[in-house]
Amino acid sequence: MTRQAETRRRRRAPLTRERVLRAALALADKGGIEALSMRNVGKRLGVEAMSLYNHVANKEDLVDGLVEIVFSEIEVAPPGELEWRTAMRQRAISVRTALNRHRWAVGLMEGRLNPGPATLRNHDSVMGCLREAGFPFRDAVHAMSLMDAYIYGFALQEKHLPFDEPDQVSEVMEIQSQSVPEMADYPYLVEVATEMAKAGYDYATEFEFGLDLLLDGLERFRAGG
Amino acid sequence: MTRQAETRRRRRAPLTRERVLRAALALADKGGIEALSMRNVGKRLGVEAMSLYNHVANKEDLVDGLVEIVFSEIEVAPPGELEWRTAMRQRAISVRTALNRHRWAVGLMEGRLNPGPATLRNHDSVMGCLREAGFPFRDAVHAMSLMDAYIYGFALQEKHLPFDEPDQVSEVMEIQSQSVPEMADYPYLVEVATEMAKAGYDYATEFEFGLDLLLDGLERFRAGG
DNA sequence: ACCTGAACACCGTTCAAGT
DNA sequence: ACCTGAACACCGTTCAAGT
Repeated sequence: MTRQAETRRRRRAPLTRERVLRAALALADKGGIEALSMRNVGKRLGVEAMSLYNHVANKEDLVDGLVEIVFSEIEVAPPGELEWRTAMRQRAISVRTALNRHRWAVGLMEGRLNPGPATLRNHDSVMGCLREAGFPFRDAVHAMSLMDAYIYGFALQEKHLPFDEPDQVSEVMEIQSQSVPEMADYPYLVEVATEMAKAGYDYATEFEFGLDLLLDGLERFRAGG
Repeated sequence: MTRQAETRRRRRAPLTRERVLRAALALADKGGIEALSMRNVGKRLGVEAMSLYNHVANKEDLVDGLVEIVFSEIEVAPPGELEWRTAMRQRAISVRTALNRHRWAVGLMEGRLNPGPATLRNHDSVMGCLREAGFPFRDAVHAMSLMDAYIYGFALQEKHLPFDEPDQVSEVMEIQSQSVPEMADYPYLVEVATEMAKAGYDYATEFEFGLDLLLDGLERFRAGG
């Protein structure tokens, strides 16, 4: 290919699946899932929405591609390098981190009908880690199901709860209280609101509390420890 | 009011918030969240979509109302009646049951900006149960966060996983395998697929395994037990 | 007081027509 | 081979007009 040809191409890089996915990812990260429309992705690429269908089967396929990118960002320790507990702990934290970077993905990671290689590799290596650590098959399935339920469920709470920073808690609590005039009917929620406003709320700590409780509980099911 | 007036009214019952919510609930239960449009709700009531706005502020408000109904279906034991563990276990199972009845609600239960009384009462009584059972404040918060993360995360998996009945596992696995020609690269997933096809997969058992592990773990944080 | 027709600014997707 | 204009069947929501 001549340099001229390269230059011409770069003036307006040709559409590819890769470029479509990158534009869609940026859009979703910035504006959330409701900003992710075919028309908006097109706009971001200087192209009409219909052009995208040359590189992506439909919107479902586009989201599949995005989820695959998120899975590719999750770190999984190479087999045998770490103790199962450390490896699972690191992976769980890595999933949470990735889902904080891509909040739109919460609720979309599981049950994709067309999982890509990063998705499959991730699941395979979790299962492999547990099996190699001595979990009997059924218990390894239990462990994986339990950890993923917790991780994704926690991410769901974190996505929805209205404050990002610990010190925003008190404002939010006040607004909520105003919209609920009968707050006195819920004494334990009042306690939560006032205590939270005082001491704040740290998601990372909260997440790791539950995570460690799970890992402690799972250890008992491991054979040959 | 005369009997005539009553009859006239019943010929085409007047729109109320209640009737709008009931129609919306039936629609969502039947066709999922994507069937739940203002226009479809209107259609079901023999009315134009715009009429709904006389009884519901907007779609957000409508969904708030639906979530409130789901919370009202969740059973919570009266305070002091049961041991904390039994009460929390029953409530968790009741949440899962309600979310199976209303799959569209998974992912929408948490973080509503306008929680209704059933929602608040539910949260208050969970917190109350834990506090009265002797959990220190911070640990009660941990416990509630942990349990809800697990419950909602499990419901998310259950919603997305493609089979309802244990004996549908093998078909689904086969289809999945066909769409992934390099399945041999994922030996542990192959194990899962073949074992599942043989022995099936029961969600209720799976859910209760994790639930009991959580409750066991939490017991340690309770004072005065 | 409640319902509606028309309108606005959006969706995903198809398809024939252009280059 | 790739891009697009026009079109179709949808969205949520507003508002003036009807009863």
